[in-house]
Amino acid sequence: MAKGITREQIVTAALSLLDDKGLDGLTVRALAARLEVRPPALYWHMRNKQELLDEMSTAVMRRVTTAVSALPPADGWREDLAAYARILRSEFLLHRDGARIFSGTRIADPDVVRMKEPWLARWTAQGVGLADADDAIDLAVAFVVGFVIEEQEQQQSAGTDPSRYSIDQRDAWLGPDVPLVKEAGHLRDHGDQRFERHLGIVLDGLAARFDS
Amino acid sequence: MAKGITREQIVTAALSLLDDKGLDGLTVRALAARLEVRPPALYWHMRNKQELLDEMSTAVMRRVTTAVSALPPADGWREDLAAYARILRSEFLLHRDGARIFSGTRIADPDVVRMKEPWLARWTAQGVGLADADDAIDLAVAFVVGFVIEEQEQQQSAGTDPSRYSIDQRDAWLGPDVPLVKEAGHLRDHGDQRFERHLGIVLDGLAARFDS
DNA sequence: TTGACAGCTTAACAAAGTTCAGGCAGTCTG
DNA sequence: CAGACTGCCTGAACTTTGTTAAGCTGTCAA
Repeated sequence: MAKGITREQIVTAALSLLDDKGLDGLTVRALAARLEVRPPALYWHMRNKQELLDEMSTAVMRRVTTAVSALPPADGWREDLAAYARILRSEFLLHRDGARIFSGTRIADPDVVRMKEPWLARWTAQGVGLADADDAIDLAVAFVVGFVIEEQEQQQSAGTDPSRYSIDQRDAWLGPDVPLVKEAGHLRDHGDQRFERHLGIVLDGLAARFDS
Repeated sequence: MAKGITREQIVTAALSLLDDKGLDGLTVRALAARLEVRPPALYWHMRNKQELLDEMSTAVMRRVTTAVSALPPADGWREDLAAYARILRSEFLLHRDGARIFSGTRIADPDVVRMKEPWLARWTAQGVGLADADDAIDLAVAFVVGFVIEEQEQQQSAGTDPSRYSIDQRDAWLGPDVPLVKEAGHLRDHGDQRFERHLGIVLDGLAARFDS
């Protein structure tokens, strides 16, 4: 035998299990089986399942932090913030229901918040007020969270019930007398293109505020 | 005895139980007890607990729809959309973890989507493109969802662990060498004021797109 | 060698969602 | 008016969950 299980291995296995089986399938027993260990063994490493979930969130957010730190300083706040939003979205998308699960959970790692420092320094040097800069980050996070929650919900519905998001079925489900709602549904796009457009709108709003 | 329990009563009781005991306390047994009925009785009215949760979401969203429909037509798209965002937020805030629980769940009621029709009609008449108008609604929803998830998470943390969101404790937790992060934390506001400001930024971004 | 500790196992419990057979009221049918 | 039927609920039980208690096993220091 090697030397036993580490906390890190547990979290990694838990994230992988989440992707395979979904949140309902993420059970202590299944996780233990995947690690070739009996369930109570996990309780030597962590107090309860909630702590595991928090640790998973922290792991994901730490990946975001790492990716952001590895980024070369951009030309201005706008590119910095856009890069952050893209990274956040792509890390959420890596895991099933990522946005719903990992948003708004307690962040156990101060480094995830400390990461903001260089940005605040750069942006204020570029003439952005400190409160505005902090606002901008939070607003971007809120937007990404909301966007990806919706995005992943549709992905999942499309998987379990393809008819729900077929255009014809949707039109029938909507019923009569709502031609604009239907037409808008036909015009709707998805994925990166949609994200970039919406992100651009948010950034435009911030720019309007910063430049005044 | 009257004539038994209705689906509507179950959903109402479930929402009330959620507020009292939280999502973990929302158990089939506790719900049955509150309705003075034995647990299996509920399974005559609904297939499983997931269906109950979906129904709760639909009920909340239906309240939003009703409130929105009761609104007098505003001067322009901006006021319409702002009113919608405010209603959505306030309905989420009515229930513990409302934003997290009720966002991104399958909407079982077409009326909730059909509600968009009069807006799309008014806004396109005001010169906004149909695709842009639909984008605007979705973007506003995404923003509100993300904003309120964060808002409610902080409310809850403040309840269970007041030290977590006291300024001094937070500064200590952050550690040294991040003066701007700390200062930004001190400047941060909460509640309606913060919401209105962030909402304004989003609407400004949309306005920039619409007017071009 | 002995003791202590880290890290795991076996066994078990309580609470959760859910199922199933049946019972008790009314209401409908002949 | 009798009997079948149906709507709504109960009693009991099963399965799966998170979690705990107690004890085994190897490693390493003194």
